[in-house]
Amino acid sequence: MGIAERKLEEKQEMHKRILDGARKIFLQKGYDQTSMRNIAQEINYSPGSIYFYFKDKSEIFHELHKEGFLLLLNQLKVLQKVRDPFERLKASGRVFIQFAQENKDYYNLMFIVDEPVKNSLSEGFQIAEEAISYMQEMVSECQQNGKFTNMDTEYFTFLIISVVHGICALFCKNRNTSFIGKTDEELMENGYESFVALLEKS
Amino acid sequence: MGIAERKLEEKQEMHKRILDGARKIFLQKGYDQTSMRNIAQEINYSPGSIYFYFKDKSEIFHELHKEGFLLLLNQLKVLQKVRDPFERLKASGRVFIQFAQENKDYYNLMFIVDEPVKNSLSEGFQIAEEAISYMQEMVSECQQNGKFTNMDTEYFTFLIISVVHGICALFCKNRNTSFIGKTDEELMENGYESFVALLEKS
DNA sequence: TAATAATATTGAACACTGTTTAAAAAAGCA
DNA sequence: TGCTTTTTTAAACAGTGTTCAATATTATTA
Repeated sequence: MGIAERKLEEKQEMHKRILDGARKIFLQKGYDQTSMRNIAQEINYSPGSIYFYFKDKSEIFHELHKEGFLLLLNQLKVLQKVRDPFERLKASGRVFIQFAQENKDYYNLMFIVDEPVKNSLSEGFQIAEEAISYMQEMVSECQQNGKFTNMDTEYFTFLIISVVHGICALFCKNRNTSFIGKTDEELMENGYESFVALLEKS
Repeated sequence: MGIAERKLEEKQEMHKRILDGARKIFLQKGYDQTSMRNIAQEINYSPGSIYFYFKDKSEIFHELHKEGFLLLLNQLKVLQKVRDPFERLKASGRVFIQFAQENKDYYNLMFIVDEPVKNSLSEGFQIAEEAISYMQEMVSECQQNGKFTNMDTEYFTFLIISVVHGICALFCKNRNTSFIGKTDEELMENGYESFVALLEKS
């Protein structure tokens, strides 16, 4: 069955080739400014043929969306070795912010662009839910260690996510230019440390 | 000169009529799904004629963008009577969140959609900058009253804006469905109160 | 090897988009 | 009334996502 195998490989190669071209354009121009004809041109292909490998434009987007989540989760994974849950929690925020800084376009694709993410059953959302439970578990552990007692676990988790996302979302939309004299990175990192200071006093 | 006057009025009326139609579609479908032909059809007009009153689609968007800011600032204005800066600060966040809840589409247009807001000199940004200085002033007052001493004013202001925006942005993108058993409103309000609790302990 | 069947690719077509523009209509003025 | 300015329109242009019949390529079978 050598040929069937090769066929499959060729199909996967084409799949990857399209995805590579799409990634380049998507991360360069964003969702709307990326067209099927653009992608096709990038890899010297015909626009119609892409539909042989992907249902539609949104399916390509989804694969990149998922790619971004895997990248982020991979970077968070190294924090598993941090024993103290509060230290791990604080570090998670820093890693998250760093991810947004280094992967602005992915971050946009993952958390801000909403074109085709409407179906809540998509894989991206599943991963997102897992991430949230992970966060909630971490907060819960902190509470068992005597931190954030008198706080509702769920609401407090939501707050932490909001803080970090808020910091990153403003950055990704270039909305922090109004703070003059400070770079985006300074704002984000020190803004987050202000929050950490609040947590530490709690 | 009665006719010139009437002419001007007629022009303003047409301007308003287009804007009304555009508002309906924009807030219904968002930026990308709104087309000039859609707007024209809504008010029984020809697509091309819109360009007699607006430079392009983005200019229509900008007027609505500004509209949203004026609406928000109007709601914040009632808090001027609150003397204590810390109380005013806390209430501002609540008003902001409430605005996002009640005007989800405006919020999207104002803070999330980024199509034509690229030029930082737009009126929307000017208003945004004013809002930020206003916030910073409030934080500064709090510090003079002995709150948030040992915090950098600018970074701390950035944090507060991030918190509130983060809460609202997640809501506007329907990203909080992952917290089951709690309504969006509960999450937002109680999440914010968790933050207030942190502030109060500081 | 030749004929047939399955797979992969293409370019044209469809209905849509924002925007421009020449022509036509309407209104104001002499 | 004729003339000019303002307003409106439909058609056109170049772009979009997507579909599809025709074609080319490859694999299987006789």
